Order: sequence, then structure tokens, then C-alpha cells
Amino acid sequence: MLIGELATRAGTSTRTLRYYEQHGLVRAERDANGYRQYEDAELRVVHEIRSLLAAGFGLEDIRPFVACLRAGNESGHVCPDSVLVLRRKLAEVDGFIGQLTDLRQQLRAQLDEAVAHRESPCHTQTCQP
Amino acid sequence: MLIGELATRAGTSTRTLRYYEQHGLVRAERDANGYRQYEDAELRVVHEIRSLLAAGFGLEDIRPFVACLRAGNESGHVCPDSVLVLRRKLAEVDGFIGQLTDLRQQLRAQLDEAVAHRESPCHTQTCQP
DNA sequence: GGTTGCCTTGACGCCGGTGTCAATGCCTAA
DNA sequence: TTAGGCATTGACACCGGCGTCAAGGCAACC
Repeated sequence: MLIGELATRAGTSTRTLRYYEQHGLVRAERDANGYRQYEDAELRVVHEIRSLLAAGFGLEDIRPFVACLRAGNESGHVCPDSVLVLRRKLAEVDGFIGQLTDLRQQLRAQLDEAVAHRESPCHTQTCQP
Repeated sequence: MLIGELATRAGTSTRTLRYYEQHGLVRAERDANGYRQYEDAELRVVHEIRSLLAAGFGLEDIRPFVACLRAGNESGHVCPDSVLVLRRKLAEVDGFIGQLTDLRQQLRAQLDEAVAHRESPCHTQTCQP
């Protein structure tokens, strides 16, 4: 399978596949031409990469999942290194959700404040009741 | 007040202040030197910018808040344009929290799956009970 | 042999806020 | 006069996952 076909089948671009290869995530043999020749199994790998990227992982984080797949597992998530990454990401996401929740509170408070201010009869001068 | 002093007082860098000016957020007169000369009120503006940036707003979003401050309001949040931005940001944050919550679910599920897989007695072969 | 289409490597662009370096000018104190 | 500290503008670097263009080689069909 040449790079164009893999790109089409994986729903991505040749540029992207070369980028993954450059970062050691996807493997290719070379024809006498110099053309990349892909095993069918690489399609699975590319799909794994795409879904993990879509989930917010970075390429570095994805490395162990690919290794896990190559080791013959039916899923890339079951290996110890993958689980470590999953745990770490879960913690990150939790932290992020916490931050955003706090931020949400602040935004609500500021909005309410602004609305209250607008309804106040003395918003053009200092209020001294 | 010269740029160095304002930077120190605002807890940021001269580079940053010039960047804000370049984007029309901070104002400065010029000495005969060419040196920037800042009003005291700009300190307030810079603080507003910094806190909004820290909250995740972009410079474009911050513009109306600064305008609101310059219009003489005691807070940058009370003007209609600012409120629009606040509402939009609140919606964005809500959406983001939703996405992250979904992602969290997926991560948990995958972790649980991986753990279950590890505890399974047949993780090196196909299970056919 | 010419056209079309796929392949190759290399390199710049983007986004956004800032660090950092360069080359140069102004001000002040010793 | 000179040193050193602050000012100026301009421009590159970063991060990360690509898009996109350039310049060229290879394959296959007319």
C-alpha cells in the first residue's frame, strides 16, 4: 500500500503520515523507487493515532499505545505504559475541569454583577445611600 | 511614568507593554526623547488586561473591557460589549467543560477496561468461554 | 515523447503571548 | 569622558500538528 492509499483509507493526508513517521509512530518499508510501502496493519495504527489525537493526547503520549498495538494486543490501551498515560491524562483532565469550573463561577459572578449594576438606579454616579 | 516603572508596578515586562500598545490596548504619550510616558490610570488598565488574560480571554476579547474602563466606569465588566464577551466566554467554557466531561468518561472507561483486561486470566490469547 | 498523476524531500506559515537578542540612543553620576 | 542603566525598534524563537508550495523523480497510458 502506497502513502496516498493509506492516507485516503485512514481519512487523513500524506503530509500527516510522513509527519507521524518522522516522529517514529508509523512504519514504512521502501520500494526500489524510494516510495513508502505500508503493511495493512499500519491502517490500524493510524486509526489509533487519529482517535487519540482527537481525544486530546499529544504525539508523545500516543507512542506507548502504538507500541502496545505492535506488540500484538487487540487494543492499544491494555499495556502498563498506556495505562500510565491514561491515568496521567485523567488527572490532567480532572484538574482542567476544576479550573474551568472555577472560571465559570467567576464569569457568572461578573455577569450577575454587571446586570445588577445596570439595574441599579445610580450607575452614573457614586452611590451613597 | 516610564515603561520600566509601569512594567515593574504591573508585574510584567516592557516587551509585554509594548505588545499591548501595538494592539491598541494600552496608551502612552511620548517624551521629547521618544520615551513612552504613561498616565497613572494605565496601571489599572494593565491589571485588567493581565487578569483577563489569566482567565483565558484573548487580547481581542479584552478590548471592550479596556474601553469600558477608559469610559470612566469603576469596573471594566459593566458595559454592554463587555457583557456580550462575558456571555460568549461563559458559553464557550460551558461547552468546553462538557467536552472534557465526556472525555473524562471515556478515559475512565478505557482505564477500567484495561484493568479488567489485566485481571482476566486469558489476556494472552483469544477468550472463547 | 508528452501528459497526467502519484511519489520524494525540504521548508515556510499559522496561532498568541512573550522571551530574548541586536544595534543603537538618551541620561546621569563619577 | 566614560560607564552603566534605561529607552527605542526590529526580528527571531517557541509550541504542535499540520497545510501548502517548490522542485524534482517515477510510472503508465496515449
